[in-house]
Amino acid sequence: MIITIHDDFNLQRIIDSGQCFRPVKIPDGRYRFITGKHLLHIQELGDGRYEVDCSRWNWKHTWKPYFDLNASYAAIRRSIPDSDTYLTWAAEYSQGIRILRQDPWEMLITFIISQRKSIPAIRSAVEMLCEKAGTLCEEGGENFYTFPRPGELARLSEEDLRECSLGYRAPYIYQTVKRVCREKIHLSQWNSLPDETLMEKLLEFPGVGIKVANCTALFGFHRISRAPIDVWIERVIREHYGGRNPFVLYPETAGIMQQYMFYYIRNER
DNA sequence: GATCAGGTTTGCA
DNA sequence: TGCAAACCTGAT
Repeated sequence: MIITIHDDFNLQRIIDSGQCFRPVKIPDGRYRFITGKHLLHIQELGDGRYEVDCSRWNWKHTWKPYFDLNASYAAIRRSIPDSDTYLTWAAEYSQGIRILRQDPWEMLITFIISQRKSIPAIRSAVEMLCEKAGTLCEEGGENFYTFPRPGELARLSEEDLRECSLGYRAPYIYQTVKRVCREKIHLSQWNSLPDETLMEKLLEFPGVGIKVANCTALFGFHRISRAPIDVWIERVIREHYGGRNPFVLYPETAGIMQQYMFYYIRNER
């Protein structure tokens, strides 16, 4: 099926923007995304046209929301004042990045894993976890593993987790999984909480500090006002904003501005 | 072999 | 309240 997208949309930049770790570009030039039990191949054809291998229904109800295609990122870019020269450059350079609407549980576990790991190491660990505990699915003749639900992860011992190269994060994951199962926590039910309450609850999990909680809120709960500050953004603030937090200017869209800066500082030159 | 990678926790001023 | 040091592991 052919679909048309008129707004900012760049698949390579989306998968390189550090918000997701399972999507890949496959050798034939298509991009492969996984969400829940769904698999999608998508290929750019030019002029905003894309070939996707899903039904019209699935596009409308699964993938269009996943890519956040009901929002205008072009309008968000245009809202940046010329006076913010660094962000203006960053957003221009990063045009096409969108904040995917990913699963909260997957984001929580993934960003606990992410601490002090390189992006390739995160990808590898997450994939091992999926193969070890996820469900084997098939769609369009291709097999893939889902990201394991809490009940599936609960079958793993701490030693099983360590075998996924999780190192000292293994007990964090182990305890988080145990708590979610014991207290029957459904993260998707936290969708209605205000940002501050959501943050407080995320911070209660072991191995979750401010940075991981913000990433989970931004990428798993689509709280686009949350801007995670990592070593790269710290560098931006230090070197380009004289140590002053630049996100106070963008209370509604700080998370998106953060993505532009993050992608820019990591890829320029 | 040392250092670093999208941090968090712990312990001690 | 603030600041190091320690922590698994793979890559450079």
